[in-house]
Amino acid sequence: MDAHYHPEIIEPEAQQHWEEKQIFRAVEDPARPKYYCLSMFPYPSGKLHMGHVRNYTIGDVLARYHRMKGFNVLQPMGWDAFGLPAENAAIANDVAPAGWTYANIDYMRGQLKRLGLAIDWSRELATCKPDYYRWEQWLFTRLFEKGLIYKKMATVNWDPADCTVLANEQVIDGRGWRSGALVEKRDIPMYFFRITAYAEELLAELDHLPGWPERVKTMQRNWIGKSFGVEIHFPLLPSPPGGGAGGEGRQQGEPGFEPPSVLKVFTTRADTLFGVTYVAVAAEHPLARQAAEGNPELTAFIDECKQGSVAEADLATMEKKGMDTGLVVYHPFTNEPVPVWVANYVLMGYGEGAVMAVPAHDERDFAFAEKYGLPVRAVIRPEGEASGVRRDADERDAPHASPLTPHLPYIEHGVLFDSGDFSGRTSAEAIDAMALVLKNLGLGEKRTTFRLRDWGISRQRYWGCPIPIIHCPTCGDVPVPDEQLPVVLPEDVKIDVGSPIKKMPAFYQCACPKCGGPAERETDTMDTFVESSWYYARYACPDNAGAMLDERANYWLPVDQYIGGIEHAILHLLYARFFHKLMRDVGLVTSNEPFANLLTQGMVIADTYFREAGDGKKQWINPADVETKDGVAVLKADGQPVRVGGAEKMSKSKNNGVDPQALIDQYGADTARLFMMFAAPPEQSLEWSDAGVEGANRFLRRLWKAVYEHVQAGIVQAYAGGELPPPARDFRRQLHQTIAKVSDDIERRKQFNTAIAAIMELMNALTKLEGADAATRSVKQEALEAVVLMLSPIVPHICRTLIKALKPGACMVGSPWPAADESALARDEIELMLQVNGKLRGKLRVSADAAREVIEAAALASPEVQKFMQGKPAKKVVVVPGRLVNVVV
RNA sequence: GCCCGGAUGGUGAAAUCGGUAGACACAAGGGACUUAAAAUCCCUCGGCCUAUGGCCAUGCGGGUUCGAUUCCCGCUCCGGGCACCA
Repeated sequence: MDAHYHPEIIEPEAQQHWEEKQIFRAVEDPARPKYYCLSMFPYPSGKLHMGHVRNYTIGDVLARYHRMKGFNVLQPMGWDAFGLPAENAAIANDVAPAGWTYANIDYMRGQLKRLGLAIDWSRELATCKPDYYRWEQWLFTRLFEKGLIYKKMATVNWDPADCTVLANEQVIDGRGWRSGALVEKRDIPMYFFRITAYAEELLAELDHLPGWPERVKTMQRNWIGKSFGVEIHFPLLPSPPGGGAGGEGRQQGEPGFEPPSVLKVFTTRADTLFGVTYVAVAAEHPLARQAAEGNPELTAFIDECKQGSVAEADLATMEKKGMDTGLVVYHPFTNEPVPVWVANYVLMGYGEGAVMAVPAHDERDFAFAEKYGLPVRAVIRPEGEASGVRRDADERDAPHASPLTPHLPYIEHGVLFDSGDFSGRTSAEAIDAMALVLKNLGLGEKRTTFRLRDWGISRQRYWGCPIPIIHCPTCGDVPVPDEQLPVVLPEDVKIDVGSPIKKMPAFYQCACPKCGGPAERETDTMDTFVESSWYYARYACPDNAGAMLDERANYWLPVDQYIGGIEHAILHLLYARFFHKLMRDVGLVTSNEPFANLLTQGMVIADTYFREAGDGKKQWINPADVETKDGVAVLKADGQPVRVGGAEKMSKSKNNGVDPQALIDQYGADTARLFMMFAAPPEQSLEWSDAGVEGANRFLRRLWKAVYEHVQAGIVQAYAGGELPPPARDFRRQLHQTIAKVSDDIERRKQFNTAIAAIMELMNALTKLEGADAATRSVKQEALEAVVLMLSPIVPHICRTLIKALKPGACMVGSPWPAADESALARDEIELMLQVNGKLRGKLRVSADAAREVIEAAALASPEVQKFMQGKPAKKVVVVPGRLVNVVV
């Protein structure tokens, strides 16, 4: 054994050994419990960043720990290889997206191997390879035939200068990122996955995922957004005298030409129906179009509504604008006319594209009514409040919000007033009663709705999985037959504005599989979320050329531990859950959910820096190229200041990813892994700083030295029983407490930082433990063996060398996890905290089995307590066993 | 704007079920060793005061409790997501 720690020698040695002996190759074995440990696969952006190191180290620690616990472990790796950045890089560097992607994969694979991860590389996959995406196309055609995929119009961001569709990320302040042109909304046909058909199950199954973080389940529940409400129809014509619903009996025209006889809205607050003072429709609503005919002002307003991006955050934060259409609809109960407004905040894609507005009881409606001078009519008061208070003449039917109505808008549930026969009922009662009456009138009914929308997967981009559909002028949309799959994406292309396959007749010209006539292939590609929705299953059988999945998938699935960034809490994780159910329902898997346990790692964030180019565009500068001089951030290259954009998650688009390579080159993979795990608990977000790396490296050197010195003095049998000198006995108690704590920290709490801290404490105690007698040395041997094994999932390379030195012939990856010896944990005496009125005043040593009365008496008699009682009698004495005594005076 | 998180010394953090606030580290300061440097080892290290003691202190303001970093209510700031970044 070398006297000094040389990671540059032992790390490549260990990695070469693991690779040559195929140590981490996973083989199905029904005789052993399996543990499928999966970290979210990376997008091959070019280089690893610290977020990857964190993600894959966490996964590796858990995989190696479970291997030591006797599980048959699978830890695979692959590449989420399709996506937008490859096209951007292709334009910037004049290369093909495929070549750029494969080069990045090669480089990043090398970086991952350099981290020493216990991965079964034989299962590696890349989503941009035809042997992967052909099965995605295969499943697509099945789902298309089952009606779970359909085509409809959808709104996208349109750059009128470049004539391209833009991703939300490519819209900056309402303008296209390249052209700078004002972005417009445009409707185009797209394919949709009918995820709403699974909304109920996706919601209900969240209650059966105890291994998922509560916050992720909450986010998904809110995203699915099941709500119970009422669909209400506002007749377009007043109901005739004597009752009956307006519009009934009128002839329905062809949809799209004749306006409907009622305006439908959906509301969760039907109880506020008597407070409606206007209804608002989306700019694309047929009523709005009808009103705009011959009304240039309204036409101009509707056109204005078309500007801007489709991103919900933009829609929600933009200024609320509206215009009166001049049309009215009639209140289903009072038959009063209600004005119809067009409003930019109402979206055609949600519900019916129309909302009833109750300014008195809704924040947004209230702001809108104030802005445009619309009436505010209060109809709900807090429960338990005297009705007279809200029924003052001043406040009832207040034409506007005013100092007289300071409580408005009142958005809580309550009791109705000024609501006809419904007055006096609670909100909940009124909703049921109103729904019943509306149903009898034929003007509405109770409805359950979901916020979740169907998943549009068409992308007008090149670098993605081709949608396997052929458009035939006579047969319509025909799925590509199995024997013609895969539809291969041509890789040797040149990229400029727009997708090259849309200009490639050799790609899109084809024969209709049904009638044989000339037809055209779909040139849109799929959303890259589709690939990442089922890769976890394909890892079970990546080599199967004849089927998407086979029985091996049911051996490994569900994933026992999934690890990835919290930023994926909703979209990716929901789509993957949905896909699992799709695959179940076509008979590919037997489980209901893909991921039994989920660990959402906090993001590694870093400062962003930029300079503005002449045209106002931001050029993002990597933090590695920036230094601080006299408190000012400057570019190292030219010493000139750069602008600070705040800390954000490491990403390619903000160029703030910190490459771990320099760290690994300088200190080795073990130091990088140890530091990353020690810096913070995994779920917490972490602002990157390498302050402290030195400390992690110092600990490994100390560990090496401790083992070296012990081995130099001669290795012995680890302690196996017998008398111990008191210091060795106390130390051994700490050792077994530490084993219990570290096991719990890794397995249950997944708090690697405290596990490492406990081992550091133990090592500090070991250094201080004196005595060269045989008994003490056997305890030291026991402790060093345990420490090295406990650290081996975190820092495997150094531990592999150290365990060989401590136990010649030992194999690290084959060694079992150390077990805590219960008998070593026993204590004779314990220390209790003494409090007077909740303040710490002293400490008390008592025997471990002391009775409550004995403890109480000892506490009251202690000088510290006496001093603070100042002769007053004790009102109460609280004894918390094993912890403290609190005397209340 | 809506949904979900977070905030503790100079810094990263710990306190696991309401019971010793600051474990373990980093940085800093002091010392030992050395011709010197590096490395290593030892000590100090939340603030204040009338200092062997005491008071204050876990983003801010309230509340519950014998006792609150932890629970409740109301804020502020920071991060993530918002359906075409992945």
